[in-house]
Amino acid sequence: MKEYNPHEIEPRLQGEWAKADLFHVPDNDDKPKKYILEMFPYPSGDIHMGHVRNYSIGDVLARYHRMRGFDVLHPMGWDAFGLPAENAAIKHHSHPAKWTYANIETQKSSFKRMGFSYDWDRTVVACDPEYYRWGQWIFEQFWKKGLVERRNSPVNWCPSCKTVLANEQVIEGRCWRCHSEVEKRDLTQWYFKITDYAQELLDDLDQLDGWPERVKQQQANWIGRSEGAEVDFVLCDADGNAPADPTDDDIITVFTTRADTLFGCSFFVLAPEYKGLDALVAGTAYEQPVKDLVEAAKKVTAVERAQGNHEKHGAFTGRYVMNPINGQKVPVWVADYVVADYGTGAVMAVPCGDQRDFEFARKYDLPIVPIILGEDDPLYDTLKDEQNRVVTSVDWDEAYAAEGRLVQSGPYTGMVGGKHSEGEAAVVAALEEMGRGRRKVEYRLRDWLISRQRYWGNPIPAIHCEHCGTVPVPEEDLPVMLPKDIDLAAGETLATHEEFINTTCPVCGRPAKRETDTMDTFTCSSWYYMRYTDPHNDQAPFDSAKVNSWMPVDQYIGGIEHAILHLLYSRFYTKALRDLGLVDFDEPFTNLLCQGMVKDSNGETMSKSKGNVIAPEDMIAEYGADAVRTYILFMAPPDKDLQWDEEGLAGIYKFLNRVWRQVYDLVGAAGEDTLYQPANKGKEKPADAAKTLLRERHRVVGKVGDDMERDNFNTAIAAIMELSNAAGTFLHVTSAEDRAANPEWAALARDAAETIVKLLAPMAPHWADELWNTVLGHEGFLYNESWPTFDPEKAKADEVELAVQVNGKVRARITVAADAAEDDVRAAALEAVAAHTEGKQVVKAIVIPGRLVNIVVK
RNA sequence: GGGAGCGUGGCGGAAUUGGCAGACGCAGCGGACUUAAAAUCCGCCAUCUUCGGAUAUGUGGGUUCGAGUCCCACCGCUCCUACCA
Repeated sequence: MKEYNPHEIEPRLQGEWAKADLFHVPDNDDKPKKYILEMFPYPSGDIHMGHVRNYSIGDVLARYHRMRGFDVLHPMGWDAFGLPAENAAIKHHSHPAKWTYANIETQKSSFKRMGFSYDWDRTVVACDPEYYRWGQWIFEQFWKKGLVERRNSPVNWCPSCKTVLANEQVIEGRCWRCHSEVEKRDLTQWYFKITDYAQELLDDLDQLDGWPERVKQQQANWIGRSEGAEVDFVLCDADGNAPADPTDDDIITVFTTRADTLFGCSFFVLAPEYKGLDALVAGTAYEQPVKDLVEAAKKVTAVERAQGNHEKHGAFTGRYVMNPINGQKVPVWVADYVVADYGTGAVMAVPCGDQRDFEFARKYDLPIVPIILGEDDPLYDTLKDEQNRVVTSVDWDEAYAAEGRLVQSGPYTGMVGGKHSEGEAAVVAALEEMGRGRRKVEYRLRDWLISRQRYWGNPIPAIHCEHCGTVPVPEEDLPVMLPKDIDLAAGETLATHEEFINTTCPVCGRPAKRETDTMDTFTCSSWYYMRYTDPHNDQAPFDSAKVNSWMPVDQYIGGIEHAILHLLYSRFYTKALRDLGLVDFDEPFTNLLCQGMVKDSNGETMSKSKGNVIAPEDMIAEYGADAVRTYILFMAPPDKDLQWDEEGLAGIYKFLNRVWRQVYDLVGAAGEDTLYQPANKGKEKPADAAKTLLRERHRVVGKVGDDMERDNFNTAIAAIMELSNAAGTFLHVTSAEDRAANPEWAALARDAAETIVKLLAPMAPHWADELWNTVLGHEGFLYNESWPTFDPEKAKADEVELAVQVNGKVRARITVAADAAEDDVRAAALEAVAAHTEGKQVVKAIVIPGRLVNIVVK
């Protein structure tokens, strides 16, 4: 018998697979397709355990579906643009490309060492001009379609990364990458109008049955659809006189979901960044205090705001507006708790019903008019029929935000108030009638800010011409190449690179300047999965027929950290490309699996600073890639966090070893090395063990198939262990001679061996191929073999043990034929528990076939 | 503040539509083999027990013949998100 030696067989088989070009994927033909995709990695060094888990899951699915008879597309590439490469280049006085490509080579060899079945001919590297050329081309198609805008507005600026960030990249006020506090700046930047797709991105979440609920929920929350109304307030003087025929300049509009509370509006608040604020206070005594407030507000960081209990600050503008619903004059304040880029940047303040307004009113001694009350409120009886404003202060500690009855609210008094309430509908209808309001849907989703002030990214293909404005680079001139001669360590950037900047205008031919911003790296990852279907196309990003035949991705696997960012952007790209007529599907990823993290044995995240990182290469060196793959799938369900336990890994290594030897025994090739001396003491009869093995062989094939379809790799492996245990028992109670002499047993044993090897092939492919060739005597690789079939009839036991319960407590066990009639089972059960039912009345006996009988007595 | 999820032996976890809780594995304990150890093989392994049983899936209720699973309340933990009007 040959010893199991992963260190010898794994590299050898990897070589054989490569030589045979085993994982080459031609364009798919008439066979059904499966597109199995793992999120491509950022080449930041060698791979870590998180990668091993992610890609082991994908590889098992790819190999399984391949054996199941699908044409499987299983590609790999690199998300190769990004800031870490620039930082490394600065540190080492080198070029980002050097660091990036070196890391790609390292990771690629690690992937090969893991035995992953990628078609390396389809590799997509985001920083290759052959790829980013088409990223620029898509940008220009979006531009033509009106999905690109360049505008000046307040943006998030990361002082450490020295670039702007998209909204999605600011987490609790900090940069998603370096965790520095983000600042607000007014800058002219490039945007993708993802908000044009807000409603569809929300609606189509319903189609994504194969996505985790929490991911869909997070996206829905991020899109943040809110139904309400816009209400126009007209500027008026201190006596409450408003122009009879106000112009747009006289009107300030607010968005509200609670128009029902309009009678409780006792002041009005503008965001510090509100456009037109300067004009309102210019030349008045209020100008300086307002300016001071605006300056102070700029210093409040988003992180402080995120703490939640940040104290509100405001200043009176000296101006008033008229409440359209009751003609009352309301003072206009400016305050730092109103955000400029949601709604209109102005809010009507109703302190009795909104906690923020409440706190502000308390601080600045503004009226709190109770206009919505719970029926158990002490004020309710006094005010329930009061249409006029008679009470303008309350002794509450907080605002009343729940549903209630409207009071002091003119004709609406007595109506139910709340979100989407009767009162809200009535007030909006009245506003519409008077032309001072209209229904409005707001989204929290902002347009995607895609420009970055960094070198190592895809250049935005635009040219700024004094005469023609900002124009696209002609398609035939794409790609705009990143200049290679740049010294980042010396502080050079694209904006200082004269040779790059200076060009001619493609429209008028006069000297012009190139755009020096690059695109957000998330633009690269928004369509790479489409490029895999046609990676070498130099006429288009991809051929529509090819992309439509493989897409959408059947199973996408990656980290939950992309629940919003990458997955939302990819959905947007897909819809935009569809509307450009380039693809014919609506959603990119049919099924999504978010794998859990790999933690250390104490449940801590692995990190270099903690010094608790388990390096995949060390584990492979000790136990081999097959054991690492199988272990990482066995120890936890794929979507749960996994605590690394090296003893568990050693256990899987022993399991592979044990089954390795078992296969030799099952086919009668073990000879003197057999582990299974007959040991009949207290054992099953050989014939029973054979029967059990046959049943397990069929049951387990069915179970493993079901488990694979549901991503339950851990229970699939457990089931294979059960089959191996049944084979072990059979080997123990029979001798090699018995098995050789009995053709039925010999066939059973060989079938069991081949079945186990095939079932484990997706997890432990080198181990399986080696046994398949050398012990089982087959040519070729299991990647090309078909998955074992099973007979459900043979998976059934002919006798079953049932628990007999009396009033829900197990009192006896009976063994009956699997196909026994219900009446016979009931009779046998009653007899078995006669002692417990004596003297009592049997009310009924519930028979659950194959499970139990419950006898209810009084 | 808003949203989502999770609580099962010493540990990781299993229980597919409500049907024998603890599959499978790790650790531990005992045995075989060995001069010995490792490896390997076999067996035991929720808790208490007067050996009849009793108690057990975070806590307390409820629905049901039957609840880890469904409903309500509470406790604890994790993740996401946030002055979004």
